Amino acid sequence: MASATNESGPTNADTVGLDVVHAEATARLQEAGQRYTSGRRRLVEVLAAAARPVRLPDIEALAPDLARSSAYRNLEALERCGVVERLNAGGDHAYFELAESLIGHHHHLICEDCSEIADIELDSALEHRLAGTLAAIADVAGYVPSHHSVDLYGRCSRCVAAG
Amino acid sequence: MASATNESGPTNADTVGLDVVHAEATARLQEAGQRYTSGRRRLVEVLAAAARPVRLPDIEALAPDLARSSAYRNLEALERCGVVERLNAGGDHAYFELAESLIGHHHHLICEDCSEIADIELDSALEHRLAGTLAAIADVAGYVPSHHSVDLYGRCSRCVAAG
DNA sequence: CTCAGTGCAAAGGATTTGCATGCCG
DNA sequence: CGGCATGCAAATCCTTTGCACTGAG
Repeated sequence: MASATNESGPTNADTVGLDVVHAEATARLQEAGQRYTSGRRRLVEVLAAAARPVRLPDIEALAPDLARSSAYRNLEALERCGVVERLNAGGDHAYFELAESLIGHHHHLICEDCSEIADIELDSALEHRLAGTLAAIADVAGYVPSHHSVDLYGRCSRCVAAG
Repeated sequence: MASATNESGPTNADTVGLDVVHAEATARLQEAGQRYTSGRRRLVEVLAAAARPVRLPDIEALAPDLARSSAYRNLEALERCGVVERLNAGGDHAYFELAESLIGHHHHLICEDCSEIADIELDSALEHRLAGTLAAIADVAGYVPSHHSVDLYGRCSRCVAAG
C-alpha cells in the first residue's frame, strides 16, 4: 500500500511539528547536495501554515519577498527531495503542499467554483480495501504502482450560497 | 452519488455503440442550439476509437485535417454539452475522453513516465462504499458533491522495461 | 439571409530558463 | 575559492481569442 515506505509516518496533517518538517527538509536536501536556504525554509513554513494545498499566487500573497522564479525553482527542488508534492486540480495554477510522508496520507475535496481545496481522510478500513484493490489492478495491468489519489469534486457552501 | 443521473447508464467503455454516441451528441448539441458538424463528429470518433483519454497532439496525429483551434473549441463545446470530459493528469497537455454518461463510470491508471492513461474500474461493492463515504464527507464539509475521481499512478511495463 | 462553425494568425498566461551576481561552506 | 542559490528578464508552449470567411438551413 501507499504507506509502505512510511511505516511510522503520521496519519493526519497535524501530527508532525514544524521542527520535524524542517529537520526532514534539511536532511533530504543535504542528501541531494542542496542547501536548506531561508527562501526554501520560508516556502515550507507557508505550506505548513496553510494546512491545505496552495497555488503560487497564494504563496506570493503570504510571502511577497519570494521571487516568483525562485519559488517555482525551490518548489521543484523540494518536490524532487520528497518534501513537497504538486497537485493538478485542473485550474490555471498548480497546487503545492507538504508531502504525504510528512503530513500523512490523505485525499482532496475540491470546489468546482472557487477551486479551493481541503484535505480529507477516508476511514482506514476503506482506505485499506481501496489500496488492496488498486494494487491488484496495477498488477494485472503490469504496472509498478507508486501512489493513488481520490478527489471529491463539488461546490463549497460559500459558493452554493452565492448562487 | 455519482451515478444518480446515470441509473441506466453503461458500465464499461464498450457498452455503448458509436451510433448511440453520435445520437446522443446530436441531441445534446441541438438542445444547446449547436450543430453536430463533421469536425465534431470526427472528434467524437477519434475519442471513441482511442478508448482511453487522449491529448491534443494525439488527436492531431489521428486526424491531421482538424485545425488545432477548432479542435479546442469543439472539445469545449462538447464538454459543455456533456459529451466529452477533460482530465487533468498533470502533464503539459490536458486529456479528453467521452463523458462517463456515455462510456460509464470509471477511473484512471496513469504512467508517471510516459503519461499514458488507461481506464480502470473498481468492483461495484467498493465503488458503492467509496461513493457512500464520500457523500458523507461532503455533507459534513457542507459541500454539494458532483463527482469523484480515483487515479492510480505507477510505471507501465514498457517504461519499467526501458529502465 | 442569418448565424453557427472554421482556420489562420496573434494574444494570453502559467511555468521555465539564461545569465550575471550573491552567498554559504 | 567553488558551486549552489537568487532575481530579473526573456523565452516556452499550451490554450484561448479576434476576425474574416464559409456553409447549412
